Amino acid sequence: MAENSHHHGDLRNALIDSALALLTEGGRESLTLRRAAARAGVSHAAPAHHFDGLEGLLHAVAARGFQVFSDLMRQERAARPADAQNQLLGITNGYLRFAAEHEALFNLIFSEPMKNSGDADLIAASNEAFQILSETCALFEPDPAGPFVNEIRVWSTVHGYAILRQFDRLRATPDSAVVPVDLVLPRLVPRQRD
Amino acid sequence: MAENSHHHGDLRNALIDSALALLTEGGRESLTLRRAAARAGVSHAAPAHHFDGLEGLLHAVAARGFQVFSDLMRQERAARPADAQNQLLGITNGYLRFAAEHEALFNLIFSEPMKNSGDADLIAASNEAFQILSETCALFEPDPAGPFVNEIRVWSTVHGYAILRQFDRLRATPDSAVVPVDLVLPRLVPRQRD
DNA sequence: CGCAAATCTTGACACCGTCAAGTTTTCTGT
DNA sequence: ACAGAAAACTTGACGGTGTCAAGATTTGCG
Repeated sequence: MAENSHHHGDLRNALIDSALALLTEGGRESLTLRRAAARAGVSHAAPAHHFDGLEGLLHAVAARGFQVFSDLMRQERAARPADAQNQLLGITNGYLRFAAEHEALFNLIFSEPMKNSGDADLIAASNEAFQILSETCALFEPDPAGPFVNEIRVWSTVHGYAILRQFDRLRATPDSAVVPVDLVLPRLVPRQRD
Repeated sequence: MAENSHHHGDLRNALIDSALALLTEGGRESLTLRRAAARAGVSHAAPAHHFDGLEGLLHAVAARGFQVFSDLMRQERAARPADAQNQLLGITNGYLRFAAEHEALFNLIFSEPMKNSGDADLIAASNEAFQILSETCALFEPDPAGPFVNEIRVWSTVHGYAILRQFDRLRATPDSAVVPVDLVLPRLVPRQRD
């Protein structure tokens, strides 16, 4: 039995949980190796045995973040009718909910240190999220210019929209209404069912 | 004459220059108050008299960044024919050149600490850049859904495109070609000249 | 010319990530 | 079952960071 100081049990996941809590409460700048360790009830050097420094912890948190991201998109998609237009709207709604309700996490997973990470878990989680959007785009006729164009058009648009919303740039004047996503998304043609 | 240690002359701008150089050379994480001070040949506490801490310096650097941003968009726009389609392509090209050639600066101006900054210079520089895109969108017929919709569609798309490119997500497979912006941008109808 | 304000320096503090070395627990092989 | 290796965690130290307080120097103004 692990009664005393050594051998926590599942410290790795406990540290990720602590890090996620810190991120949610105080944003990226308040997420610190030492703070995550302290919150997990462990010494400041303990995380080094489970992550490759701070960056390693951030990668693990980001991988977890992508899972939340995927879950939200799937959840919103499942809650709508099966036609292409509604399914796509579900995906974008999940995308935007994640950006709004997990802002710090959203900013983290698309931040500088996540590029070319090499972290296998992070890459897998990232690919999974991207595939969800991709398979939903497959409900539409492929763009004449190529098979991958629909994905990129939708994805670019909704991602840019999320960022612009963070900067409150989605209205003409401070008192006007926010332009809804529906009006911004490209209009794709649903695939013919024969 | 300022021969000796006190009174640099124009330390504020010198610090911004140093900060920009550090940012270009080593990314955001290598931009430090103390390093910027050292590069400007000044003590570590000197910046406090010109900026409100590190965040204040970042705001000033971001304001400078938005000016470079605006210059690039205007430059690319001026180098093209006067028709709406080409002018817009110039803008987006300037946008994407800035994202590629000043990557760290691009990431900085759209990063967390820049939201609701309250810094007057930063807000002004930001508005200026946004107006350049806006006035170019005015060459097209306004979207039936509202006067501001074109701007947001173009802007969301090109911004998302820039981010996706940073993560190398603009191709279906590692060996396939990058999907060009032209195919991704919404197709607007040029305004009728009577 | 004198003095207040602005500018910069020096020094200190707490916090940070990381490394080295030591201690405790678990695992493994026989 | 038990010794020794490996893994997990602690303690302590180091240099670097942002920030504050206090002092020194320069500028500018009345």
